[in-house]
Amino acid sequence: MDITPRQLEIIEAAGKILTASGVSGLTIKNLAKEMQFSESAIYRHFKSKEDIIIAMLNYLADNIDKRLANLDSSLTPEEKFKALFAEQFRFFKLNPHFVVAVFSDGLMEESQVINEALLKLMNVKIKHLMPVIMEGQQKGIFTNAITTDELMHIIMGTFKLQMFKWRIANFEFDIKRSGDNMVQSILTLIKKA
Amino acid sequence: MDITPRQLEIIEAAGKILTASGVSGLTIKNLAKEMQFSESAIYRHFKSKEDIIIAMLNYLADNIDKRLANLDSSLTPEEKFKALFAEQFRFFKLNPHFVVAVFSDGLMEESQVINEALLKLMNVKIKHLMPVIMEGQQKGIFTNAITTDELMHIIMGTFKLQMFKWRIANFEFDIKRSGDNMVQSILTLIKKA
DNA sequence: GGAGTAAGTGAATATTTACTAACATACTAA
DNA sequence: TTAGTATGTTAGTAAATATTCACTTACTCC
Repeated sequence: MDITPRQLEIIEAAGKILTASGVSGLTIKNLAKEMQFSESAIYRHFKSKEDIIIAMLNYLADNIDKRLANLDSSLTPEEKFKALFAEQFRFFKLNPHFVVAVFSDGLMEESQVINEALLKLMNVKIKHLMPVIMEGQQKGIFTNAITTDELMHIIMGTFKLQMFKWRIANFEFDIKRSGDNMVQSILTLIKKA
Repeated sequence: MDITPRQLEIIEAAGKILTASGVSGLTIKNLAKEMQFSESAIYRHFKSKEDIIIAMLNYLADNIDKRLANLDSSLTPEEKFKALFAEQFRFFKLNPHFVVAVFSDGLMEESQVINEALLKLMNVKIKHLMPVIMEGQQKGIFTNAITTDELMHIIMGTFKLQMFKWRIANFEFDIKRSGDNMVQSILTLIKKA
């Protein structure tokens, strides 16, 4: 499960290519060019193209998991909610070349194993967000008019669309600002009157 | 811009393949097999693969536009909101093989022209939903705590995610029921207390 | 100094891709 | 009847694909 520095370089190159030219552009040839090496050199570090994608998704899942794990637990649900998304937007602003991999679903159906890795990635986020929402509802800060699952769905959908829009705008607007704005809108909506 | 019956058959076959095997499965060979004729016969009806995808997206855009255009204008915003989504869910329940094409973004970045067709399709939906939301806000039925654009974003994101979930569940749950549920959740959230 | 290894190369592989050319047949209109 | 058009076929094409091969370097460790 551990990753060598060279493997990480390749993963980042793959992310860049995905962003620049989409799924169809992610070929071994392009990857080798980006790495400034021959195509066969890739196979010194990964045994297949699928392996590269899987490694990328797993790396991202680990990464997100770690980053979201150290949220100050003394915060209020509303503050946690904000902090959680702020952390997400901060990461992707720093590493926009991973947005396509995570949010575009473009990798879906490339292979069964990739599908599973993608779903796992999705679940990591749910794992962290869910308890925040529940706590907020229990404390009567967030609305109880709809269920936790329904709230989760609305929040996740809104977030996913936000990242999608950023990507098709070629990352040209400030995701931190419009992300914070989005978070504020949602909070306004789900907070108890 | 008009489409022959045979072209429509091909478009539907393409939708089926997209659903069954994803973007990478949509090849001329598979398309010909699905149509039960030779690969070259495809080129009697479309001049390129890209043309097929574009035709499919345009057909869908036209279709949605027409279906949403005859909404009874005497309805209340809330009723219109419900009717609009009900119509969408009804259509896709009848034609699930178009879900992948419309909601998965998998076609994104295949080509510039396809990108534009996809965005056009997205805008058709916005065109119809936007005035409903605005009317509801003006009449004080929907909340004015956040802007129309912010509301639109949340609704679109939630809807998109709903369709995405349906697809990765292999269309095995009742989209009408869970869609109605989703609409109800959103309405609860955006209605003025 | 020699053995082992990590990381590179260039050439070749079989397969798949979108697309084309040449030819066949049936229906339709003059 | 005959010319044209629509729609199909078989048999190709060149380019791109992921992967493998035998081989070279360069570095480390005993």
